Amino acid sequence: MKKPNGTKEKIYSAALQLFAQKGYKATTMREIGKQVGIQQSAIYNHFKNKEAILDEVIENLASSHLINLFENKEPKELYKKGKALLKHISNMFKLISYNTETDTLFRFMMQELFNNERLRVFYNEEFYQKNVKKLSIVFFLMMQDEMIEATDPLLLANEFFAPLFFYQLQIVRLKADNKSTAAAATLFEKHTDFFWDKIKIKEKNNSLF
Amino acid sequence: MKKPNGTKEKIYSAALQLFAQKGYKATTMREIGKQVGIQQSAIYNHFKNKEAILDEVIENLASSHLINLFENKEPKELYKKGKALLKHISNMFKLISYNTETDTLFRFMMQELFNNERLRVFYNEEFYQKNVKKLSIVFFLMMQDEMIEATDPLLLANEFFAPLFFYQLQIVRLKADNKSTAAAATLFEKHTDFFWDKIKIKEKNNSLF
DNA sequence: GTCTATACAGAGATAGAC
DNA sequence: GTCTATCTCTGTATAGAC
Repeated sequence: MKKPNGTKEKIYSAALQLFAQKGYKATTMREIGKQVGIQQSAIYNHFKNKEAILDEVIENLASSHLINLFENKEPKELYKKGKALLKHISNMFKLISYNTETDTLFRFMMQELFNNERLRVFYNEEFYQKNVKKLSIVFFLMMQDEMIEATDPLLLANEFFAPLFFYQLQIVRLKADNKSTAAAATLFEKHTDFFWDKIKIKEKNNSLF
Repeated sequence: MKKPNGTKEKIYSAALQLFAQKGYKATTMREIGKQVGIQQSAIYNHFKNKEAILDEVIENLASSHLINLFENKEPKELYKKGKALLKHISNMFKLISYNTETDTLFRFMMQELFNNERLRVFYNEEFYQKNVKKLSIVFFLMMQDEMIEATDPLLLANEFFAPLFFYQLQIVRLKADNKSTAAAATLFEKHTDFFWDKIKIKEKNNSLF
């Protein structure tokens, strides 16, 4: 999105907003036009049809922070940070659920997940697989360095990722009803503390002596 | 649903199927009628309108296994089973994602979660809160009995619940594309093993002596 | 690039015969 | 209780003037 004040960009934003709120199918071109302040027919000067808007939304998901938990850094550079890295990732999830732009994208993704095969492919490969794979490399390296106990790195990656995703979903859901998200928000940090405490190498008690 | 072969029940099933597949809004009365083998207009002899079918689906969610993880048993009767109880619950989640009826309900729930406020209330109170509350009582009792280490029972409940939900979502999503669910399916048991291992009271090593 | 007007298809719902 | 026919509304999309 280059010109954030161009009409095309306004249409895109309005559409994304509405898709996330009520779903692609339930959103009408008239509504989109209304929110932009133009006639419905004028949209067709910028997008071939309704589906073309949807396509652009899905395409833009890829460059979103929603997806790039590791911000293009490699596990090798990161794993030495230990618990701080996990805290950072956990915080990314939290920020995503509170940032207006990314939470809309997340809500859109969950809305349309079962309606759009292309989106499912994207979710699977870019959101789930890519991040879990990177996470499992991180854990593998941590094991080698004897920072954490040896187990299945892929399992650890899933076990770390899953609650973050779930809590994110909780927050976005609660926000949809304007309910308080305070309790849910604390779970991001608690999860990381709990998780790290359980996987880190315990000092062989002093009592061993 | 009393008469599984009555027309009303056929309509209900066809509608639920379609709602779960393509969403409520995208499902047409004509499609429902076609799948039942009657004219679209005949549906109105059994349901006031399209929304009435939706209402009935949401109502029936309450009695589904999807929700009643504890099968109406109380934490007090159950907690002594220890790890076996967690295995049982984990297995419930797994079964739900593979049973044709419940996986449709789950998919429907995820489809419409952000479109239907009543469904969100239901999800929050009956699916999430109720089960997490029961789980946290279970963990609390386990702590009292010194089966597991003392921490925040509510955190434990969330940490146990969240991955099960996530893996369930993974399976239902993979099934939507006819992809293999084998790898994801193993995570239910691995999660429980991992989780129990981390929370159970460790034998104070022989080495203490 | 936006407007008005309009075409066209598909949706939910009702009426009345059988 | 189901059918055919039809009404009405809403939605996407196009044409053509400005």
